[in-house]
Amino acid sequence: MRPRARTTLADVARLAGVSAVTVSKVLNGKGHISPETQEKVQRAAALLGYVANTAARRLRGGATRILGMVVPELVSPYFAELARAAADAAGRCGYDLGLFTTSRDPQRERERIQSLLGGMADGLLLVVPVGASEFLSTLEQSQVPIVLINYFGGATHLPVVRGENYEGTVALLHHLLALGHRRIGFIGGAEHSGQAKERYRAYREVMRAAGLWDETLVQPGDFTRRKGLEGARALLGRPSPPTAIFAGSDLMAFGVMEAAQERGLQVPADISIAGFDDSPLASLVPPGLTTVAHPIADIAEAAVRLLLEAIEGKSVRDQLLEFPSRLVVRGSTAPPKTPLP
Amino acid sequence: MRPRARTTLADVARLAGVSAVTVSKVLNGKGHISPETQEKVQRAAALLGYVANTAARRLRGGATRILGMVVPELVSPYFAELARAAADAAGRCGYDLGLFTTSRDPQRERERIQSLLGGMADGLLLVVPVGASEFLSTLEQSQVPIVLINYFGGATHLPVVRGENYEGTVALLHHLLALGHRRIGFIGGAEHSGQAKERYRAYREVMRAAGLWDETLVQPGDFTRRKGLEGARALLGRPSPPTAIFAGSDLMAFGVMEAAQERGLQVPADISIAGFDDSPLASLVPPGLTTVAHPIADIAEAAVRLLLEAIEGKSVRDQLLEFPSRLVVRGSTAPPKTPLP
DNA sequence: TTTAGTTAGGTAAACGATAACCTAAACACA
DNA sequence: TGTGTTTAGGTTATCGTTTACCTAACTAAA
Repeated sequence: MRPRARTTLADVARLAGVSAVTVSKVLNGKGHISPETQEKVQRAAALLGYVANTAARRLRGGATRILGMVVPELVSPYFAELARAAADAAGRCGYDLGLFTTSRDPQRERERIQSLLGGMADGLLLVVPVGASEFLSTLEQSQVPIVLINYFGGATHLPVVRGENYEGTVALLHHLLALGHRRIGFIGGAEHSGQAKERYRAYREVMRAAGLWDETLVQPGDFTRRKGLEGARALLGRPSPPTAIFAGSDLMAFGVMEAAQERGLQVPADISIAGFDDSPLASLVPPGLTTVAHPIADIAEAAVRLLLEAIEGKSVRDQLLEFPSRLVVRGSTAPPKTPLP
Repeated sequence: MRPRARTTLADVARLAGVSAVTVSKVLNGKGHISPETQEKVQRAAALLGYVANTAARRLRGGATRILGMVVPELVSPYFAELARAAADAAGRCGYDLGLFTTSRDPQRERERIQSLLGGMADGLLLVVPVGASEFLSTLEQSQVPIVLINYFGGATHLPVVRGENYEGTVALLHHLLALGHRRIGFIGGAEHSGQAKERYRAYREVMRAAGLWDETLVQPGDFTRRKGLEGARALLGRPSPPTAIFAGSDLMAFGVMEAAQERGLQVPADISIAGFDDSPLASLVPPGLTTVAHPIADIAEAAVRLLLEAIEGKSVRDQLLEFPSRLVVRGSTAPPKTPLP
């Protein structure tokens, strides 16, 4: 005999001697059901270990109490923290968070999101790349509520929650300039990341304003340690290497530290290094990484709150919440060895 | 006018001038449909941007090509890596991975898993605590395929894929003993973790066999850096502190390093420190952490493979796959200062 | 020509939960 | 006593997809 199928409403109804609809009403607290019947039904449901079928509930248009979240990846501490914070916030409101990572293929990616859309989640938190604007107009028409996280791309009516990048970068660079640095190298972030673009924009403008702009001090990056290492090797191999390097993420900054070590450079005596994100490692790796703290918890919490509001039917159209970032100075930055010219 | 509802099979059918069933057949490559009709249907589906409704498909008993995965948390690099590897493996097989984190409340946890069960996933990868054995017998009866990851609890017929812990710990301790250490402190892992139990078991047996067992050298832990710090403070504050500390996870080992730093101890000159997991940080934090590498990629890949086999109908009952761990010696371990007595 | 098999596609039913509607009884009030 | 209102719970239909089954036409073999 094959394993019995999962308990359904009908099973509970049979055991309790009522109709399936009555069971549904009791379990959802709707309609008028006498206390005795409620009791009976509750008992039967507990006995059978009844749990509502998410697919059926969703199909009928009901809530699944699941929020979907799509992130590019999970290995970088940034997204791991973001996901954790969002899961916490959702949990506090009685929701579960289902996490999906972006697929490399954009076409496939869209199908996945569309599939998630009506699939099972009551709402979606999306960390999307900037290049998706025409896709976003499709999403805007969706009945499933959506909140974009850290979106810096083209105009959209979808609600956006993000952390600030520009001002944080400016503060960091002013810190380096105030220390006396004049040749400040930059290693960029991932190509399609709006945040990376913001950081680069700030770098360029600050350096231009200071009359220090030098395109050869800029290296491409992708937020990984490896790229930080490679970029730093290139920068440090120049005839007149920079006295400070600002990496677009902490992970890349750690790669820069490795490159410094390779060349026998002391941090911060021989070279100052700064990152972005304030990942948990930043305080751990000696001498402590100067970086910009991104308000991950605020972002996640606000995004969940906004999404729940949307699910409850409130209009969140065109809402934009931006949280400030904060300069965190640690041991990896100091005045350059050579005094100012 | 409110936003039009999502495109359904019926919409595509209307546009293509066929029945909904025919559309379904074309899109799933079943039944006998003429090339011309197929062409027509494909075109209509593409035009409308049709994507099947996951809930409906699942309800009907069809596949969603989604695997569910439940992990205790995401912030520790171990689970982040495990999830990434599983998502990769699933992706290569045309499946998506939906990730859920364990809720703190065990009762709620079970409901969640049950809910996921028939809810939407074609199969489930579960990282469960040891104390769940009676719950597992419920899961065994489920029609939805399940694979347990890193399970070391009571007997079950569910397939299990795990990394080896005992031998790896033995190898690590033999390494420390061979260096000349005699007082080796231990900081344990999370209470309900089967892996933590295995590591502790190995520690106890090796130390007993060497005639070095001393219960006061054991500190409780929970895999977090904070607990590593606290445990190490306690151990280093003893009249005769250990010359080496083995922490049940890399994260805790970093906490131990902090504690050493607090007391002005040099690693490895004054104290040897070892961890477990070989997290990405292990090679990064100077002087490099001696640790045991867990075969995360192998585990994830095998678990996904096994789950897909189960989904295809093969029997995986009672299967157990265990992958070996590997000692990784780095700079944090060296002979103790005081020569052997 | 008859029979059997194949091809193309349609119809009906089912998955499980729930919203909308309905019935019947009980109750209140004039 | 008659009329409206509330209460308790059942009936029906529906969400979108897929499986099982059916029909009709065409083809091939006997």
